[in-house]
Amino acid sequence: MTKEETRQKIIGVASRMFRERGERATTVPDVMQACGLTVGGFYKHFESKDDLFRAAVGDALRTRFGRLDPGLRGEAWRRVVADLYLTELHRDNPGGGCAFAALCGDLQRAGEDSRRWFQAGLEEVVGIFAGRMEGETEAQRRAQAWQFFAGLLGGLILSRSVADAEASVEILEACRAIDPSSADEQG
Amino acid sequence: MTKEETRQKIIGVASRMFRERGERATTVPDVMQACGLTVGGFYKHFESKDDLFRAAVGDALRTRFGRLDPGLRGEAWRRVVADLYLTELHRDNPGGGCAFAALCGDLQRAGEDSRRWFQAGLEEVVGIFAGRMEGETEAQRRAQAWQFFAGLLGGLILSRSVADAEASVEILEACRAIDPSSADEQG
DNA sequence: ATCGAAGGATTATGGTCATAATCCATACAA
DNA sequence: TTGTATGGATTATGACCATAATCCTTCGAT
Repeated sequence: MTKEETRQKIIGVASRMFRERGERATTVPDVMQACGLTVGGFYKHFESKDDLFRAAVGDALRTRFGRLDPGLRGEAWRRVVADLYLTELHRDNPGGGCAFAALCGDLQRAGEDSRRWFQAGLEEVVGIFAGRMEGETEAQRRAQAWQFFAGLLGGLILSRSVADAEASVEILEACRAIDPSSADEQG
Repeated sequence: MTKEETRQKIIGVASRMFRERGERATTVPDVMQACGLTVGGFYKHFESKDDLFRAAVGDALRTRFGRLDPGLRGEAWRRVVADLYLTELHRDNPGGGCAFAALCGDLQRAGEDSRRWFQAGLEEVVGIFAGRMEGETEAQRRAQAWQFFAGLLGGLILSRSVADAEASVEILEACRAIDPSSADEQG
């Protein structure tokens, strides 16, 4: 295994573990052990745990929604994306799912540098989303994209935060119907 | 200071600190020191740190949106609430703001017991929200309430997660226009 | 066959944490 | 005045963490 392969393996394992447990509950020894390695070698690959966090999250932030049928636009596209995002499968697999939803607590509190790094990933997602919207101006399309993404994110987070299975499904179903207000009501 | 007063003081300080720093970054020594007390006495008031977390978050979850003018309903009410919730002031004061938004990471990963406890607070909020909606059936009003709350939550979280001030304001403004789809498109 | 680099392992280090056992000072009861 | 309960302080305890220094082993180059 080359050094680069080892590095990628650490990033992959950490990316999943960070999403499952959160930043502070994920320890360097845990990550390395899950890789079949020991703590000692870690700092040959990363400057610090924070360095690993940035690498792992940056990797996980790139969602694949861009791949959908380019013909889909507006509400039809949103329905497809919402039906992919707000599922029980996604809800129950934070480790393989949306990094924003899984790490929202840590991202909010990350330092300025890290937030700037993560923002690049966010912008990428919103750019893709805006490209599917049908507003007249670019500003309107971006606004719709933010609205839509916020609804998805909030819905998934809420569905993961309740203990009752029925309530959780109620939330998922309710939020799948979210749709940005087509009438733009502000200046 | 009576024992109960001390207990309430600890809860109040912890409630703020949890929201500012998150669960794991808030330590028992820190909380007690901020109260002008020492670690030792802590376990005279709470069984464990987790016990304190439940008490503090349960306290913070009760939002005060119920107090608004009872005449406000539907879109007019939503506009008022969104204008209160999606502000730079709220964004920059997690310690005094919405506990769901601040602790979304920890709530998602909390144990079954804790999540059940928090769910009671969530149900309270959604009940209040649903009471302001204009859907025909109770199920529709609840669905609108979840949608609306998810949009608020996601918007605030996103606005806190980006480093760039302009982007943050863009998100707040975009999400203030969120409105549940009035046409119910699912079964 | 020998050497040297370097990836990874062992082992330290200094700190902090949650929790607990014990101690002290005050205040109220007898 | 003496005794006792208790809220809070001191001080342990055992675990774990991020990081670092040092060591070992493998492997490609000579």
